[in-house]
Amino acid sequence: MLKATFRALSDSTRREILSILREGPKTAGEIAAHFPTTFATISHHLAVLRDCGLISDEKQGKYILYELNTSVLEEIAVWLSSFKKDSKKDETL
Amino acid sequence: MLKATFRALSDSTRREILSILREGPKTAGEIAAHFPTTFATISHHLAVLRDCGLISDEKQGKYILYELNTSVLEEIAVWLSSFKKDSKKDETL
DNA sequence: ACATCAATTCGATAATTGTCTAAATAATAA
DNA sequence: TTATTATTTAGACAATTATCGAATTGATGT
Repeated sequence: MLKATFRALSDSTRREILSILREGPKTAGEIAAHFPTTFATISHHLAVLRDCGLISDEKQGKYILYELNTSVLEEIAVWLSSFKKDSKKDETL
Repeated sequence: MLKATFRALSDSTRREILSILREGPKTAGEIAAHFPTTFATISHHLAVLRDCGLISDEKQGKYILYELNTSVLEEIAVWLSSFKKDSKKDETL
């Protein structure tokens, strides 16, 4: 869903989370340690990112590992490409 | 600003407005005619798109012509490209 | 069983947003 | 001038959101 994805990406904390996850999977705690906000707030952001498929989570014992999922970013790229000068493709809302 | 741009793109009406403007510049009225909402609402959406640079407006007598500005979409594309598999840093290719 | 740690969920609050109607601005026409 | 047309702006409302502290779940270790 483009709506939810763009909405998710509009928050700088969430974009930074995605940036952190480019290095590889990380636990919620490792991610939260990068920010001055509370764990509860980061947990909320992770849920937003997960709900639109930008990240996936996997339980590993005591921890939850979050991993970047680039396929949703690919969808955004496809949408963007329809605005390229010579692209008279149909509208993908 | 990525924040404002993603925020603007998270609304389907605004994405549709951009899609309409791919055909070329249109007046606010022509744009509004595509939607069931009021002119005031579309005017608000146009202001949001203008404020983040996704469209530009030009007064033509009685009318205001709105035009798509793809350079901001390019910025999004650049941001996305930093998430490509082999792009560990921000390379603008 | 109990305590501890990792993470989420709950409840509340302040800020933002999309939409409306109604009023205002600005340009043209009669 | 007055009227009409195009568009924005103002004011209000309900819905959504980001954030917090506190309570809760779930896994591990003593």
